[in-house]
Amino acid sequence: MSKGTYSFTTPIYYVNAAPHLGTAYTTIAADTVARYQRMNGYDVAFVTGMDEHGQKVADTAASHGMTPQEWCDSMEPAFRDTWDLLNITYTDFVRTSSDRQTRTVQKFWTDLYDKGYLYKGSYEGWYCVHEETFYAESDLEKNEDGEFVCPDCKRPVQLMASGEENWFFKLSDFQQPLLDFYEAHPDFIRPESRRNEIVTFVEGGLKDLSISRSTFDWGVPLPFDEGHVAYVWADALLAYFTGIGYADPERGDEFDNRWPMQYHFVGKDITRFHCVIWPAMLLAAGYEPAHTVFGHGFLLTKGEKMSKSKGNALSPQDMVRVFGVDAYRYYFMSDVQFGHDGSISMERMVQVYNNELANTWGNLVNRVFNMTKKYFGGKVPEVPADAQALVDGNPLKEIVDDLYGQFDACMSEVDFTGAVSAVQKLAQAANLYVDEMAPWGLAKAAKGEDAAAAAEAQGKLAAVMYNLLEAIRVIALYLSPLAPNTSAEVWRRLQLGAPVDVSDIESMTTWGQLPAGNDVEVGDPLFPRLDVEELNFDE
RNA sequence: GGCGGUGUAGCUCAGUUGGUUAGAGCACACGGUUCAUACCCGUGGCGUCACUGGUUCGAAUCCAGUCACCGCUACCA
Repeated sequence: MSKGTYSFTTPIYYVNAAPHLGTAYTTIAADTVARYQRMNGYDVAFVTGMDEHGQKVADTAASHGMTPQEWCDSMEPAFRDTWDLLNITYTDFVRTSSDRQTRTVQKFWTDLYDKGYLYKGSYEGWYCVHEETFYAESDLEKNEDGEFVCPDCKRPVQLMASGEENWFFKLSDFQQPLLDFYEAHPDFIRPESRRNEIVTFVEGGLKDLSISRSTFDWGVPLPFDEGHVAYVWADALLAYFTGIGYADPERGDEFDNRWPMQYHFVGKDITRFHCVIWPAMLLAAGYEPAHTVFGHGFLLTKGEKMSKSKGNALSPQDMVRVFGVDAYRYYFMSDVQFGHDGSISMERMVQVYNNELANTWGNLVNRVFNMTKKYFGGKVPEVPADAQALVDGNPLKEIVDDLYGQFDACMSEVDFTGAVSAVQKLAQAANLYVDEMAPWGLAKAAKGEDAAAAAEAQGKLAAVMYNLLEAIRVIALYLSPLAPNTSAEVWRRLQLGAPVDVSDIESMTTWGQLPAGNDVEVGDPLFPRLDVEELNFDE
């Protein structure tokens, strides 16, 4: 039974660059949410896609001797294959050159046109005759006389119109409505620091926004003026609508069930488009904006050589090759506080990998599965009645009893670091539990001369091993959104079903559900230890 | 230039409305254990809390100033 819908988006990525660590970061975060909220019982929509229009794309296509459409078609696999490699479970991939996106854009802007929010005008800007370029006022410099001068050639600039007639959206009408909206919805912009920047920006006044272009035709034609195509942002933002079935007769009332969405995940560089232009468009059209625009931080490499040759950042493919998909996902989600800039390094990544994945988690599985094989012939032990108290009351169960509440609270706030940390505490406690209970000692005692004492030790051993296996079952489930492959492998080795099929993680993680008698397969270490000196990014 | 933020152990960062010996993880050193991927468990050192001057019985925490770094300051995205 579904708890309802849970819908969110990554940006619709600009097609001119193949996915890099930054776009992969956003997308992995979104996928972590998607996987968790599915297990948490929600009906998830996860929209991503490609932003294909604009002069720059048309130029790039031409330089490759292709039509824009051909060029974009050729780029689609670069995105889809990367997302497949990273186990991304998006529910819709919206291409802005698609017919359905055209339908969305045309319907939306025609609606605003009919409502009187658009007018025809020309863009005024500061123009440098020498450089033949328009500049934003903020980019200009002033000379001794207080005149604005070109930042490049230092000659005076003049205020003039571009000559191109565009359609303008009355963004300026929405200054106060936006400020009121921010006030009434404190969670709309997160994290807090981004919110302050946006509020300050809007308080400074808004200019109307040109939403059409007439000097090229690679875009969505505006129905009320066929010579104009939609400006890229007036197009791309609406892909979020397309992705959940806006104006799509084949998708019934899906849109009504999904809008407003929970999240737009974006890099902090494009928060303003999502926090100012987009909600203004929505307010004009009569829609409530999404619940939260989350502007995450950037990944900083701090001068470290992240490159094969010189200066080229590593690709997601490189990371997968060296660390594996799960460790790659896990590292970026756990070690970088979502919303802050994060400094990443290969040394640090190897440390996290070895400490948290290989030593704590992987080794726990390995040692417990090995003991299960050694002491119980590789089967989940049946706990005798007189040892059941050790199962009903043990330190691991106490942690698990509280874990859903903690984990869910973190995940709903997209605090991946906090969520992982809560699970890691259970894994650490399980390692400690092994030490304190010393199953090897119990196994020895179970073979003692005194039959009664031996039987008691044997029962205790069964309870201890059961608790450890059960903790592993639970940990694997909670880690599944971050490290889907290894979690699935752990469940397989426990002869359990697939974590992705779980739709009620809260009830599935209540203590004691691991069936006695299940086969336990030791298998190879989940995360073989790495040596930073031996990493090879050069294929 | 304007607005905002940051500056805390070797590294990455927490530090609530100012209050007893400033915390975590990693790294490092030492000890224990042996089921395990030289793993796990335990113990320990480490800091003029950027600088200067104030307020206060008392400040990393408040105020002023200084220095350093960063973000935002609209139509390439």
